[in-house]
Amino acid sequence: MLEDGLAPTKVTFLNLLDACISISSLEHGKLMHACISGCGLASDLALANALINMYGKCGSPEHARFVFEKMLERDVVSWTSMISVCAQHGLHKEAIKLFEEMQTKGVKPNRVTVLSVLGACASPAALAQGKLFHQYLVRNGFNYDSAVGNALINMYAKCGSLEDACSLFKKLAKRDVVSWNTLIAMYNQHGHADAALEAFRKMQSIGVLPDKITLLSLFEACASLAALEEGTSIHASFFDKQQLKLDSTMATALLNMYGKCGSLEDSRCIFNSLAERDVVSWNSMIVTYAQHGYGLLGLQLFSMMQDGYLEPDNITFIAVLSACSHSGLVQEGIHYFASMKMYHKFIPTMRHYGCMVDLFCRAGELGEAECVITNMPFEPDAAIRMMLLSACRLHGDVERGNRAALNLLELDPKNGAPYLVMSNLYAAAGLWDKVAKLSELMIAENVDRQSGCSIVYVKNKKHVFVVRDSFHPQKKAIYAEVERLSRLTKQAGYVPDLNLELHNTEEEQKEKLLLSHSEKLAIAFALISTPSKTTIRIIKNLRVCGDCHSFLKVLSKIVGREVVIRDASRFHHFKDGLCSCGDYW
DNA sequence: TTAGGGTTAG
Repeated sequence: MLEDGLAPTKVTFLNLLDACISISSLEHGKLMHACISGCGLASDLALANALINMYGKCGSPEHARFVFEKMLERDVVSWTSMISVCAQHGLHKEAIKLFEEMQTKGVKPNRVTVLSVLGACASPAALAQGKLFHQYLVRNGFNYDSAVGNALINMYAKCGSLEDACSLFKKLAKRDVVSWNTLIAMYNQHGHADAALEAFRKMQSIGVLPDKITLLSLFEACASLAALEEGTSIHASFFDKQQLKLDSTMATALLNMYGKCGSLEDSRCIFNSLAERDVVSWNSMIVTYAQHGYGLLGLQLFSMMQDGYLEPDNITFIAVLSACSHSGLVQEGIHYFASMKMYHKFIPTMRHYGCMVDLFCRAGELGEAECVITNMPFEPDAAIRMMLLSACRLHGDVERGNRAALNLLELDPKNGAPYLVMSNLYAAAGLWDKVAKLSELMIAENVDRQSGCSIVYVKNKKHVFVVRDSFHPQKKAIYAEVERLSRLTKQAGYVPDLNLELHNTEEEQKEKLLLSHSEKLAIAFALISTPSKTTIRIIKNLRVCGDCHSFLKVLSKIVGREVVIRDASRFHHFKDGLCSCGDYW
């Protein structure tokens, strides 16, 4: 256009700024800004507003502010755009300040303005401001607007005030699909995936049709519950029959759902069917391979992604490093961590260091793991310290374990997990007096204990088992099946690992306790309740126990079933006497 | 030209 001697107009620049936003390129945006000034169009109100918006969306609130400050005249769109930029970057105090300032300058806010302010207040730190703003909205009659009502619910949800969000939802005069989506997303974000699915059923029962965003949230809920049947059924009913288009975002949610529900095949099938893959879909597929123990396939995918000239982002490296750590690829992990810094110029985040700690912990290189923790440029969080402590337990390192546990208790004295792991570590080392002391301390400190449980779905109904479970209506048949399986597996070579039963009791008693672990009760129940040859899927809230792991390997062979366990950190596929983790976890 | 709900992570 320039070569042809045609001068760009205001409309040309508006379109070009849009293009900068869609490729999220701050550099191109700055270039456009320079051209606009060069053409003498810098004082145009619409262009200045569009520049503020572009800078906000391209990640530079400072440049947006600069343009805003330089403006000779500002309309309601200018103020709203600047407030919206603050909202996008978590600057809630600035957003409120701008909102007050615009009114002193005599500019009247409209519904878009108040929606932007509500967006800025949607974070836990902004709850107090949000509540005050809510009062302003009521005083000025904005709360009758249905979008404002929904944004208010979202604000309370994001601030962690679920009660306020729910009570507002109940009071809404008209609940549209966005209201329901806000509620469902809130349940997901706060770990209540069951409630999210329940809300969806209610929404359907009163005839509100789901849209694309509803479905994305539902797949997320099914993923976190590992509810394969429900997820598959939602997939089938909304995509095959109603022909909703499967774009990259939706496909990613689906491939993630199948992966988290233990079906690697379905996950890969969705990935293969994608016409266009973005970095998020590649990341998800690599993570799925990592979690299922196929680290090398994950790395292969990473190299294919680069062959296609797609730039990895920082999450790609988390995926790649976790592929290494789950498969014992220590040298590869060290290599990718270095190349990420050197060639890709990424500054590692706490999560990247977390992956490195995990890599060394799983490999039993506890000294290296501790070294990463000591030398990283962050104060290690509880999750990283817990990785080290769990690894000390796994490798019987009492001294280092003591250190890690003390650090953890400093961070959160009420957390029961470090006490339990230490207690197991002492028990495995035969230090029964220390086990007893710890137990007294736990009672005195009144710590929160998280007990282990295993979940299995039969005909879409959830069955939860705990160790020595006595609640299940079919408990008699389940314990009889466990006894039968114990005899069969022992004949086939399973040797109970009495070192993993951490009570100071007689051997025979220990074996009995081992047999009542929640994993074994869940598998026994699944075997007597499902058709032969079908795959059994179990979800465990903690990591799978070593004895249950060797039991399940033998069992998968003698009963001719594939058993998939999702534990707190990965998947185990048991088939024909082997596990996909190759006994490395 | 500004706007309410959503996908990947140790």
